[in-house]
Amino acid sequence: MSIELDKITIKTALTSCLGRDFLAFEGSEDFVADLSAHAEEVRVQTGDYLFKEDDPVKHGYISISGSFMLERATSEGTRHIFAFVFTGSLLGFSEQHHFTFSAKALSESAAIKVNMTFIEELFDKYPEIAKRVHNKTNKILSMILDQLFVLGQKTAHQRIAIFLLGMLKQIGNQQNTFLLTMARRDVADYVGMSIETCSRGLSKLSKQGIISIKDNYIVTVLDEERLVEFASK
Amino acid sequence: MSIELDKITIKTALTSCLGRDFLAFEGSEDFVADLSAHAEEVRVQTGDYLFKEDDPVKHGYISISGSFMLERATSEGTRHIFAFVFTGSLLGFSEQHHFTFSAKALSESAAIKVNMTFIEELFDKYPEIAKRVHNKTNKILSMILDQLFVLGQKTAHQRIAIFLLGMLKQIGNQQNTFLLTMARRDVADYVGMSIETCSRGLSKLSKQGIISIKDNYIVTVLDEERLVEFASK
DNA sequence: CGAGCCCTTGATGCATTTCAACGAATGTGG
DNA sequence: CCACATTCGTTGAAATGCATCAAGGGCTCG
Repeated sequence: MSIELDKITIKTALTSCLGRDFLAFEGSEDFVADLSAHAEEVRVQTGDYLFKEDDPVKHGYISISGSFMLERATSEGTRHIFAFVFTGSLLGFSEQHHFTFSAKALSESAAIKVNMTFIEELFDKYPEIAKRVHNKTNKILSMILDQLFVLGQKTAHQRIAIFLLGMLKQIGNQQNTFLLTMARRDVADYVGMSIETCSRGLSKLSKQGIISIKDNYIVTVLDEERLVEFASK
Repeated sequence: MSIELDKITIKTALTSCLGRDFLAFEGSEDFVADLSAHAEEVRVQTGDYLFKEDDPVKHGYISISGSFMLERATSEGTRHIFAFVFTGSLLGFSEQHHFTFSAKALSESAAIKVNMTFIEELFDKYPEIAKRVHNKTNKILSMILDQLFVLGQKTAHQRIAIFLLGMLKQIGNQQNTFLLTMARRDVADYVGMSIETCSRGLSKLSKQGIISIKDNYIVTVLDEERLVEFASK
């Protein structure tokens, strides 16, 4: 059971979790050695689960490639999607006994898997790491607050526009085209509306020339300014 | 600048944040002395703010009495309420530069106020405390996820029922009557609907004999089972 | 007593869900 | 290689739910 810390995907993920200089604090070499010896890389096929709701939390995970969606089932058989996560997100690092949501792979994905009791040991041994993970947790909390805010907004079109702006932000400033890795149904369950309303919202944005959609999943934002405007009314 | 750790309100709040035995770990006496020397008790009148959105984060807060609501303004002049917090919640403990929401007192309230740089020092000096705060953060995260889930639900009645069940859970298993400290408008902004819809929802539950409301703010849950049912359809 | 605030209730119009139909893309078995 | 079934996205029409507008009652405070 070990991982290769030289892999670029793993380095990128850890940098995102622990900060750019996570290899440079005092004692970091020991930490790296410890981690690579005790962590394990798991691969998940499209549509399969990294873990499921109500599973006991035996491991923490760090996503290193592909993408996952975090979902919770409702009592009526529908579901809600909390988040789409990409590289470098922490999953299950809380001290809860059971997961309160599932992580489903949207594409062929991979994650690092670390035993929870070992994580505790790492935190005790390397307070610097505990601190950085704590920071990351706070960032995640802040992202979830933003999403909470979005869902509090009343109109559906607004929420779709904000969703698209979020995707844009995630890929960085350079590009304005991105691939939606998730199905319409997933987007709808994320922003809290029916598939049809979601589809209509996207169509409307298309017709107005604010975005263009190719092959159902390739979205180009043509007029970000108007999209922002659309998001706030 | 100091607080009296003997005060029952403060003890209760700290117990909620740091765990029942926070006075019993190794070095805890020093920690308690440090904290009480550097913390400050602040009182906030009903309707006043403990801190406001966009304020620089100079201090962290722990609520010790009364209740606060955490709100964020929207671009259209409306607002969204993230949470109602009672005793023992951490506020502003993240490493963000500015608050992304305001904390408004719903009743005469109080909080402990600690300088952020001093908090950092405390964390470095007492890893055990850092760990416990981290745990508490994870719990808060989990609560926010639950709220996210609620807002993802489509019907208004559902959300109101879930809100009431949340209030019930908060006061413990013993009672089935509680005082709503917040106005209808606040509840509405919390569950994401208009005041009128909120009012109608409560009326409907009343008429069906599932709850009863006295003097507008005193709610008694008469039939929890049917309330749960109501919440899931 | 009157002013102001909050909650409730009714009426109306709009937004969204639901039901239904269709085309495109994909996969299956003959 | 071709019917056929299946899945997914889109669009239309109808029904429903919610926001908005408007009015009235209860309460508090001056």
